[in-house]
Amino acid sequence: MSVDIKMLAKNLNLSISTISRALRDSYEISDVTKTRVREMAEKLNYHPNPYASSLRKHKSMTIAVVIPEITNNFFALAINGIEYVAQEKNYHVLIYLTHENIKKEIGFANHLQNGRVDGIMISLSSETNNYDHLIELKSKGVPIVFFDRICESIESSYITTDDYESGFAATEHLISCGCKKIAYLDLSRYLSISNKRMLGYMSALEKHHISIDERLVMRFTNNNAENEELISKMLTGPNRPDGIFASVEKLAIASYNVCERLKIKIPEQLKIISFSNLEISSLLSPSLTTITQPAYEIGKQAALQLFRYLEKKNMMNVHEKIILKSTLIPRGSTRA
Amino acid sequence: MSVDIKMLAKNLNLSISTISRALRDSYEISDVTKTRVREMAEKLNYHPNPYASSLRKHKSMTIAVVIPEITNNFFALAINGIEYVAQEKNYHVLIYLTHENIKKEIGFANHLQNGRVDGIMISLSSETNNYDHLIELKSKGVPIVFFDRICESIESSYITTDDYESGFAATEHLISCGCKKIAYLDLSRYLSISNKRMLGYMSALEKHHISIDERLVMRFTNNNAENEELISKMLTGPNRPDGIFASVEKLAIASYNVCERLKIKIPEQLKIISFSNLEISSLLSPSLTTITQPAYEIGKQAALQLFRYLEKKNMMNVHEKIILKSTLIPRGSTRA
DNA sequence: TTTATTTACGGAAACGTTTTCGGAAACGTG
DNA sequence: CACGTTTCCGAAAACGTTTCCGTAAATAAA
Repeated sequence: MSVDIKMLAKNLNLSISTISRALRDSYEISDVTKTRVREMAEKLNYHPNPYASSLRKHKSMTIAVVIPEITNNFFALAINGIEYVAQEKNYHVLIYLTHENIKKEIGFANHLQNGRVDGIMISLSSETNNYDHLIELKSKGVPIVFFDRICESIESSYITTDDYESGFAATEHLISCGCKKIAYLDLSRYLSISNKRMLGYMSALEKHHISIDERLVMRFTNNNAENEELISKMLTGPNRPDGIFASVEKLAIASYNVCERLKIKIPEQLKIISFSNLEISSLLSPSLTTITQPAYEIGKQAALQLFRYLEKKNMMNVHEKIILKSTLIPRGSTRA
Repeated sequence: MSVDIKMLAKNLNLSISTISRALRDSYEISDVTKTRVREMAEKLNYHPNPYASSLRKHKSMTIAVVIPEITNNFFALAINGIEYVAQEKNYHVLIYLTHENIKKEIGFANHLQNGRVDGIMISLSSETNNYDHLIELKSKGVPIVFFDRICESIESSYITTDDYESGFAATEHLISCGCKKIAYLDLSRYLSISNKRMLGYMSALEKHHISIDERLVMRFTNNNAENEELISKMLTGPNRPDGIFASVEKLAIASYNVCERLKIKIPEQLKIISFSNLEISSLLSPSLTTITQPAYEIGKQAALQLFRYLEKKNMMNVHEKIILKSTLIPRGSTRA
């Protein structure tokens, strides 16, 4: 079928091993044969079979990215950063979407024990409250780098942002704009980033002597319609907030939609701040005050750390914990 | 190192071939041994080596998606659709980003001749004006499905949208809103979708007896700053348009940004319509009139067609050409 | 000149599967 | 009972590489 190393050998009257070595630029091969081999390979349009190579070398030249969703600017940007590094290293990147479903995450983790990839980068699903699948994966020797939605109870490298500080800053920003009743909207009660943001939120309230109303700390699902319903109830109910701090972009969008329907004026009646990587936050009506994470850089750093694992096996036990800063960008949705 | 089929065989006092067949549920194996094998595999946490399997079977269980960029809602949604189908079929998906660079596209195409994937789905880069790399790839027997930015001169399946009609409708919509001088903004002079949209644009102008001003048919690059500069020049120059038809979301965003800087009022002074899959078009200020493509469905259909190729080799010569409809959603940016 | 070393290459095993071929035992049929 | 047919399984080749080992010739060291 396809031209293989054996055919090259035959055409050049050389042995298979010589061909292999010549192509890999081995010192054992003379320069003249190297160029002969290379030219013949070029001429016959030879492409080494990656699966044969991977089988023999126990190296797949492939990494996996496991993320909750891709229709989210944060993750799209992160993948961009990851893919940039992967291209540099001549690696291939497999994408797995959990859709915030822990069962899928477990399925992927278990599957990836088989050597298909040399390492994985993962951002946990919002449902993930047990890490056995990842512990087992790691125990199999698969390097794991967590990014953004990290898992602190597993000893491994991660890269995330200053979520507590950002949560604090976001809340304080709302307070400084005059908010007295601030709701915190989140996807998960499990994720460490969620909890850190919430802690920041609570600390800020405490600092400013605002009592915490548990009814204003709300969790949502992956179902947009349901989410808007819930937000709608909150905004029409008895203890309606005057400020919203959304932990995820989509919850801010949902809030905007609800406000439009309910004719609630932002920022006059309700101020909104949100974690977001929407490049058009400034074009929204009103423009959205955001906390923006360095998503591309997170992806890039995560990939670089994964390659640090891959390139030196003695690095397998030296983990890096990187925390980048997010930036708060005040815009119209929190104008006092 | 890892538990392999040989170890299973030893533990069960069976031959390797029996294990292999039992795991693949072959009719040649009795039910009792099948369950014995399965239980032992479970117990030992056996995971078959995919590379050994792929090498032997000449099947990678992997498909490639080659796209220009991922930070674009259209492509993110398309990937979502693709990944959905791939998960159903137990396939793996590799992602390659060309960043609108034909050299990268050629590099990927050449590389993918090596059998790493069973088929590829591609949306051309805006620079791609020569298809030799894809022709060669196809001649190697790699099934190709084009989506959105298709290549009509290669006989293969594709799935795209009614670009001519949409271009016509978009332009006519602007005209019906009172526009007399309409600019057409695009990324590429090569892509078939670009040219169809442009033809639709021109036909609509013609139908309404508006002469075509070549200076208002503009091509942009992947560089946002440069693009805004160009748009800015156009909007301050002598033959400033009163309507913009953007072929790509990012050019509409750029136009919004420029208008904000130049204090040009949308839609009073300038109306804008754009191809876009932004789910928040309605929340922009003003809300953006869009032509929205069924991106998720495009990805899904493309993947389904690819699997039609893969599942029956005699399908390799029956190509499907699917054209889905986009929908024009009038919003604030074209209010008369 | 003899011996050690380097250079340049070939043979063959190995990676972990799948599959072809073959065959023994059990079963069914006349 | 003799024969063909299933049923169930094993041996070994094959997939296309990489690498371990060996070695002849060329070169350097003694």
